[in-house]
Amino acid sequence: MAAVDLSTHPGHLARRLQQAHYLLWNTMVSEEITSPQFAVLNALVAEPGLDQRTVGERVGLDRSTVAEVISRLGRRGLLDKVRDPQDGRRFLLRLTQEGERTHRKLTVRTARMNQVFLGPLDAEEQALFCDLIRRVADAAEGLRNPAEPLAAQP
Amino acid sequence: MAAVDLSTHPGHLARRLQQAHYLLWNTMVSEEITSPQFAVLNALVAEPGLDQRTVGERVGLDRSTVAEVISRLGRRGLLDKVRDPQDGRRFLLRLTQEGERTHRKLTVRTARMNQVFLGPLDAEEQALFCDLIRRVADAAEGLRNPAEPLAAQP
DNA sequence: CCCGAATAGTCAGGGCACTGATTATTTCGT
DNA sequence: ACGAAATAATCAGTGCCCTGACTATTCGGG
Repeated sequence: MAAVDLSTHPGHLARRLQQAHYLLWNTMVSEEITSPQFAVLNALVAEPGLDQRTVGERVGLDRSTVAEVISRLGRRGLLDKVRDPQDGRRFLLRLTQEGERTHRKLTVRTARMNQVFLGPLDAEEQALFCDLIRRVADAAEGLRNPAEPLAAQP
Repeated sequence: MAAVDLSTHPGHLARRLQQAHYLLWNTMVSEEITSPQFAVLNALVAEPGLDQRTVGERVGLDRSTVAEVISRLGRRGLLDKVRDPQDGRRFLLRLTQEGERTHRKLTVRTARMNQVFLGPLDAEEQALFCDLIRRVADAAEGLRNPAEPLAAQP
């Protein structure tokens, strides 16, 4: 008789929130392209020619996951992967025409979905919602890389 | 040049939030028992003898996922599974002594972790954080089962 | 110049999450 | 009472997510 109320646990809420989002994405945006895949496309629209590691950094995916996502996008013909002639360890990534077209299409649908998703909140609450989540996520991520005491710029 | 700012996309934020939570759970609570597994233990502390489907309903896991989670907990000896003599389709679930002990131990650690996780927010913001997420998640989940217009009780 | 440290990517393995198909059992309607 | 619909659970298949071990390439100091 010592059960806790999970609805006060942020982790549990985070999981439920993501499930809810997954559901909405699937019905309103795409059944083929997932939200993480869209994030990768978006990163490459902003900065064509990034390598895998940096893409992962931009969208918050670790090296293993980003490799899988990129391989799927490559199989679908949405991006190209070529060795960096300057540094043989890297692959440089670039969207294909089809990839850019897909990104444009999904951008519109994603905006609509976000409105529905955040529909239960008024404008002020929506801003707060994003701000609070961002602060919590950033702080927890900060615990990962203790950020060396002094000097950071090369 | 039509990239969007993902930091304003609730779905992206939800994913990052969950990753942050995963990280903290792993370091502060347990490397063996995951957060969804704890949720199942917790549901069975509150209501011993539930069947799989109902456990899934309580903690927000679909039938397939709950089956996997329960099988892992069973392998670890944290719960027992017996056929319902009243209804041969069901399995009734009950924690073992070890399962109850594990739940008690993790409950303490989870509370500590939640404090760290929500640390960046003041008390008022923490309440708001939970409230906003719950409202968004509940609303999106409501879209799933349109809740038939009239009559519900058998 | 050459060896060792750092870095980019891959791979194996475990876990969560969903869908759609299948099986076993119960329940309801005629 | 019997067959059809509903329900509980399983299974196959896909995708995300992490860790730890491994490979290949580059870079830096002696």
